[in-house]
Amino acid sequence: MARIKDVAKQAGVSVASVSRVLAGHSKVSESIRQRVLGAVHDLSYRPDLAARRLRSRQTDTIGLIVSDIRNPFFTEVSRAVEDVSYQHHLRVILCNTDEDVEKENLYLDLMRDENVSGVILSPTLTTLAGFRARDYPFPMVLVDRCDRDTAADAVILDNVDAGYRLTTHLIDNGYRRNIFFYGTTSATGRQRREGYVAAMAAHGLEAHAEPVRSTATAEHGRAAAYERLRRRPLPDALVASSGLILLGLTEALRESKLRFPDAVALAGFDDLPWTRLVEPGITVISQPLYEIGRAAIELLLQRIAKPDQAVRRVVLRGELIERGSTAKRNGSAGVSVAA
Amino acid sequence: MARIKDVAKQAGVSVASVSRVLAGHSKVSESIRQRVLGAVHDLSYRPDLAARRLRSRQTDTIGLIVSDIRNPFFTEVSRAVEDVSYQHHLRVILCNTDEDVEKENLYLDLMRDENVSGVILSPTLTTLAGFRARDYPFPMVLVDRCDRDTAADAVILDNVDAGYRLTTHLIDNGYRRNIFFYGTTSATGRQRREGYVAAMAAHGLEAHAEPVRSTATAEHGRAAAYERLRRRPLPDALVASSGLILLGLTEALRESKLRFPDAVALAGFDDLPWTRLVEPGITVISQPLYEIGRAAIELLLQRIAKPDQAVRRVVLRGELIERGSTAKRNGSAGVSVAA
DNA sequence: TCGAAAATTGTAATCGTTTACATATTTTTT
DNA sequence: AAAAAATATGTAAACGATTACAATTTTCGA
Repeated sequence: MARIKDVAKQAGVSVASVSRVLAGHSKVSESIRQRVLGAVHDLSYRPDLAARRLRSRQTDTIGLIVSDIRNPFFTEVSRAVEDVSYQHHLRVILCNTDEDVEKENLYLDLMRDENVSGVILSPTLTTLAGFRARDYPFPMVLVDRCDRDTAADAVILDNVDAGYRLTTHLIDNGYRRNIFFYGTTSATGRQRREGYVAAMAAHGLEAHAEPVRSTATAEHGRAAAYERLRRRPLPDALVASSGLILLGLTEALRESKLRFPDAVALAGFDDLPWTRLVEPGITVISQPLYEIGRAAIELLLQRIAKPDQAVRRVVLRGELIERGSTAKRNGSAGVSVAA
Repeated sequence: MARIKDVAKQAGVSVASVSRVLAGHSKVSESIRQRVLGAVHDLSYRPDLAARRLRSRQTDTIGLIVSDIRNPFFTEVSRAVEDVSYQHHLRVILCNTDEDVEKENLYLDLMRDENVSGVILSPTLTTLAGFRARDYPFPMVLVDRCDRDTAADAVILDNVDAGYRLTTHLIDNGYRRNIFFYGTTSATGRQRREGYVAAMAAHGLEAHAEPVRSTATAEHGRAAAYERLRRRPLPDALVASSGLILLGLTEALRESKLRFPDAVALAGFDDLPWTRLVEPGITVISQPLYEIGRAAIELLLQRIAKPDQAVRRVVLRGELIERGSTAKRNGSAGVSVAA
């Protein structure tokens, strides 16, 4: 393995010159540049990153900490993060927390130990409470989850608005007894529920929000919905606060032999491929997933460049995609379909 | 920030002793151990990873190089890899190649520069040709893609067998004019096609395999299928060589207003949640995705421990999950439904 | 043409660990 | 009880870059 001193010797210059040529930021005469580049090529020299990092205190590495990469939301976000990171010659360390605060803290400690350039975090509820990016020794951007008063750069959906619009759409189409299944492990579910509650109240309807313990798996959503669907009267509509819960609700309806929208309507979040394929299509709020990830990494890059600039927030608006699962009821509004 | 020398001073011992206590492998008297641990705690000392790596030449980092993390196959595999890595105190660097050999090479170079402990790679066709793990300066395990004569540890499905069984199932159920849509960008699609061709031949049927350029997106599968579905006579069944292509085929059928299995049957790979939900359910070969990822990282850990042991291969068997999309035809076998 | 300022290049210190080796201590063997 | 072996601890030399500073050369104004 060639070292910088070998390159220097081969090129007949000092190691400092080699370093300067490779760094590219300071002035070096063209003749030295050529000789160094030649030597680098001849010896197939590649700088040792560990040494470089020790001395320069820079790692060109970012951490991506999410609850579960299998959640389609994070899958897409992570892809965007990796894309932009690649373009900027940054490596991405992937971390799954499973909504476990301890695991999350271990990973945040790791980020400090790794001396990463920055972190993109989707925090647990516990960590989000009183969260201040300043408390950490590295730049950090939140994604998907963030409260109004959180002191950190963040990229989120306008969740309250989205919940409100989705619910209003249901009410407008004649569904009144709507049940909202929301994940309790993240701020997102709660905010969307808030919008749901507001929309129901605005129409003088009683809100029924069902907490779903884990957002990480569709199974909990399925179980909760299945339980509810055994009781009578049946609700008019089931609403999910996330793509995974929506999957669970869909499974529960299937399992209960209930067709939507005839027996019970269905709506939720995230325009995943299958929501279009399941007949007659499921109405959803579509989030610009890739955009969210891209905005997050770009916010992070800006924060890295200017550590002291004011906190910024990107709030994106979800798009309501109407499909058959919430088709307009032909009966008069307010009439329940239940036996 | 406390350094190891600060800890040494505080504990009244040498830096070597501090290092030894923290490393834990060599003998240290209990009294020194206690004092060091106390000092470490008092100063909240955390060792500098860059320095440690420079000196020890170990990074405790692995690289995961896949074509696209959004491909559900890799999503699940990566989750398993991350899980096991976490348990072994290893970090995971995530890399997407988009089947681009240049990008793949850049990432493989990066792995060398990072001096990673090992790499899990899902190689492009180009890289797989004549691939030898020995040619790389780090341990490496292949996943999903591997030829019979590839000189590398690998975890794969028995693709030929899976293609054969899936096709045989169709034939047994009365579908004879079966078209196989396979991804050309990976070895996997070709191997599954091989099984398909063999099964067709075994029943004296003519094989019709349609190459789909990119496996990374369902869109290509949709386009290819849509094109075919406009021609007459219609095929008896459409078969996809991957989960993403299957998604595309399903969309094409929907778009063409063709119901399965009545108009055209449908089958493919990967038991993804939606294959169960799309009525009347899609027949698939299920791969043990998480298991594949776990086997890969475990093979890698073993390879890291014993760099010179013989090449090993884990070949898993896919499970045929029969659903409505390939329901037995009631007419006599061989009769086409086409006009 | 000379001297000061600017630009280029080299020397050597430095980043914070691990670890080979030397030294001091304890234990075992005879 | 002395010699030998084993064990514990410390000292200092790596690891391989970057970069402050010194030294040298070039540029340029008067």
